[in-house]
This record gives sequence, C-alpha cells and structure tokens, in this order.
Amino acid sequence: MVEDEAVTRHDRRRMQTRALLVESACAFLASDIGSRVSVQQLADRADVGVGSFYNHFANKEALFDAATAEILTEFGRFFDGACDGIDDPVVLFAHGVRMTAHLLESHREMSEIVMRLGFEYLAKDTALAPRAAAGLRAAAESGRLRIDHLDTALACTAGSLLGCLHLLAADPSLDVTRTVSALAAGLLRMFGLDDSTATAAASHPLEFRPRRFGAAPRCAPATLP
Amino acid sequence: MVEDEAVTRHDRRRMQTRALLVESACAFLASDIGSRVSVQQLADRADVGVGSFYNHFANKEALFDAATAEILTEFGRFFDGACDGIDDPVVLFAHGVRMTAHLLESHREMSEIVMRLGFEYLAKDTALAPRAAAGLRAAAESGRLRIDHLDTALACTAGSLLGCLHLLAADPSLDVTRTVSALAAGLLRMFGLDDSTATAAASHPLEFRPRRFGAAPRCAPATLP
DNA sequence: ATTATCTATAGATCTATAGATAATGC
DNA sequence: ATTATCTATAGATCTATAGATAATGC
Repeated sequence: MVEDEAVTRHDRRRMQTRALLVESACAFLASDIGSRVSVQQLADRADVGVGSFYNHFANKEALFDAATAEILTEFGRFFDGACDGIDDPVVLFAHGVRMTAHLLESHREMSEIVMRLGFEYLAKDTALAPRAAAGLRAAAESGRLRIDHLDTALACTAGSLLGCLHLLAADPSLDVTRTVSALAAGLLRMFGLDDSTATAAASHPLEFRPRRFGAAPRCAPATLP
Repeated sequence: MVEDEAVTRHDRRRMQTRALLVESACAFLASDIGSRVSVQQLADRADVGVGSFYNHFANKEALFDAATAEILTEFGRFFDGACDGIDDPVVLFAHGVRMTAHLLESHREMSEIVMRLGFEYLAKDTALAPRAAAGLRAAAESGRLRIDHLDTALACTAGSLLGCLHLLAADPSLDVTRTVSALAAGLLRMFGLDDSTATAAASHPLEFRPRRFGAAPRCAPATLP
C-alpha cells in the first residue's frame, strides 16, 4: 500500500486514520442516522480512539464538512469522467442527468449522500451546479435549447433529479433506465425541445467508461454496526 | 378567546400550552436551527415549564411530528382554498404550482418548513403529492397533458418546485411572479404542452382568495430569541 | 378534589482534554 | 526524540421525572 515516498510513514499512518474517520462519517451520512451521531460512535466505527478524532478535526462539524467536500469532489470526478468526449451539448446535458441518476446503481453510498445534501450543496458552486450550468449554457448558445433564466433552469434540473433519485431509492421495483431516460427527455422538453428530438437525445446508449483518474471510491459501501 | 363551550377551561388552557409548544417547534423548524434544539429551549421559547412539555409530548420527536403534521394540514387547506373553483385541469395544475411557490411571500414560515421537509414529506400521501397527483391525472385524462409515468411526473413537479423555492429564498432580488410562471410553464412543456399554450396557462392572473376555513395560521411568523 | 403547571434535580449522555502508551525517525 | 495514538475522565450538556405550587371544577 505504497502511496508516496516523499512522505514519511508517520504521515501515511496519519492520513489513513483521517481517511478512516471520513469513511465513517460518510457511512453515517448515507444511512438514516445522518449527522446525528456522537464523536464516540464515529470513532468506534472507524476503529480509532476518540482522542485521535480530535487530533484530526476540531469537532464533528469539521469532519462532516470534510466528508461532504470529499464526496462532492468525487462526484465531480465521476461526472466529468462519465461525460468526457461528448460533443453535442444537448446529448451532453441529457447524459449528465442520466449518469447522475444512475449513481443509485453504480455508487449507492454517494447517491444517498447527494440526496441528503439536497439543494443546499448541489445548487452551490461545487458539484452539480457548475457542470449543469455549463451544459445548459452551451446548449442554449447552440440555439437548440431555450433557457430563459439559467438559475431557474438549474433549480428545475437539480430538483427533478433529486426527486427522481428519491423515487428510485424508495421503490426498487422501478426500471431505473426507463425512468432516468424519461427524466432527461422531460427536462429537454421543458427547455424547449420537441418530443421526438428530446426522446432521441435522452436515449443514446450510456457508456460506463473507466474513469481517467482511477482512484478507488473513498467511501466504500459499508454496513453500519 | 372563547373556542368551544363543551370543553372545560382546563382543556382550553391545556390546548393553549400545547399550541404554544407546537408554535415554538415551528419557529425553530423554519429557522436554520431546525430540530437540533433542546427540550429546554423549546419550552423556553414557548414560555412554558419543561415539565409541561412532557405533559404533552413523550419526547422531542413527538412534538416535531405533531408540528409537521399541523403544517402539512395547514398547507393542504391553503392549497385547496387557493385552487377552489378552477375547472380547466391544466390551469388548475399550473395554478397549484404557482400558489405553492408563492407561499414564500404569503406564508414565509410555512414555506421554510416545506423546504426543510423536502421530498420526505412532500412526496408522501399527505400534503402536495395527492393534490398534484389528482391535478396531473385529471389533466392527463382530458388528453391535454401526456403523463407517461405519474410518479416520475410527481417527482419532477415536487423537485422543480422545491428547487425554485430554494432559489427564490436564497435570492430575494428575483421577481417571484415571473420565476413562478416560468416554472409552471416549464412543467407544462415537460408534460407535453406546446410553448404558447403552456405560457398562457401559466399566466392566468392569480387570485388570492380568502380561505373558506378562516383559521388563523397556527404558526405565526415569529423571530427567534 | 382534581388537574395542569412549574421548579429543581438525578442520571445519562456527550464533548474535549490530559496524561499514558505505542510506533516511527534518526 | 518525536509523533500519533489510546484510555480514562472532568465538566458541560440534555432528558425525563418527582414533588411542590397554582388554577379550576364542583
């Protein structure tokens, strides 16, 4: 498990402890417990002493902030990797929406956390918002979508996406692929595309490419104690 | 402050204490503090002894459940009153969406709580979901909207609505009426209406009728200590 | 006499730290 | 010798109750 030889073993051990704590926080965030958890429980799940917790974070909030930031960064990497190399801006937008909704299958824990974060974080200048904004702007400038007010369009995109994620998470019997394509097509119609064009753009086969930055998920799917 | 003469004064006093506690819970729910508040603080804000709290609720969760239920009931009353007497199902749907978004101006506290509850409650069989479902079903049966999958349509409706509420709450400089009409028109396009018909249906003047059940809001707008 | 409320507090957390122990660096 | 970790715990909450006080019913 060699990572970098400029750093000492102390540093590596330290980083590992920190990562264990972040992983623990993610597992709780993805569960229905969320952030209503004691430092003791967080440390226990990471199999780390409580003292070590405070060696890395000033308090619980700092840990959850770090965990959130890490998840959003990872989401961004995933998104960029999944949308890399698509030229048509309309297809690109639809693709991004569909891939994000498919998180539920490919990255369950990440999607649970994204659902929990909701609008507070998704709509901020990290993660989804800037990417969806760029996609929509490009599509609007190409003249194929009509976006009257970008922020409203973003709010509807993020909201519909979150709504469908909740729907899919609550009802496992639903056909994810169909639902997700219907979502993307619906958004494209909302933004002025006619039905057949929208349906076509939302039905391009999805490629689950290997990610360029091949880091393993920081927060591995894990069961709680 | 006579309410009902079949009940004794004891009962009335009891009900008042309970109402004060519920009101306190609503005020916290509508603030950024939310439910992360101690029983002591809840009782203090209601100007009630801590002992009285446990005379009415088994624990904090029970109080917040009651507060939530009351807010959703009140939301339902508001919604039904606001949409009463509209015949055209398409206009009705658009009207419901617009009035709900206008909560931010007419019932700030209620809308803050609705935003906080998010999908967990809005999508359940209380409050918004059954009403939006009825509207969409009627509009689909009339043949004017095309709803492929009702639950997906509901998820997009609730999500876009919540997204726009967050947007409007975060940026007070936005024109609420315009944004809200754009939202309703966008949803109608999503559900298959052409642009000009959608825009027209989403631009009918909104009547803020007096409510038939003229109860005062349970949770009056209130500042926190 | 009954019922609702209030005040004070026991007991159970939970946070954050101090001091001891183990691991690494040199 | 230095650094990270662990264990144990002081002090600060916070919950829920017991017992006293005030208000109402009859």
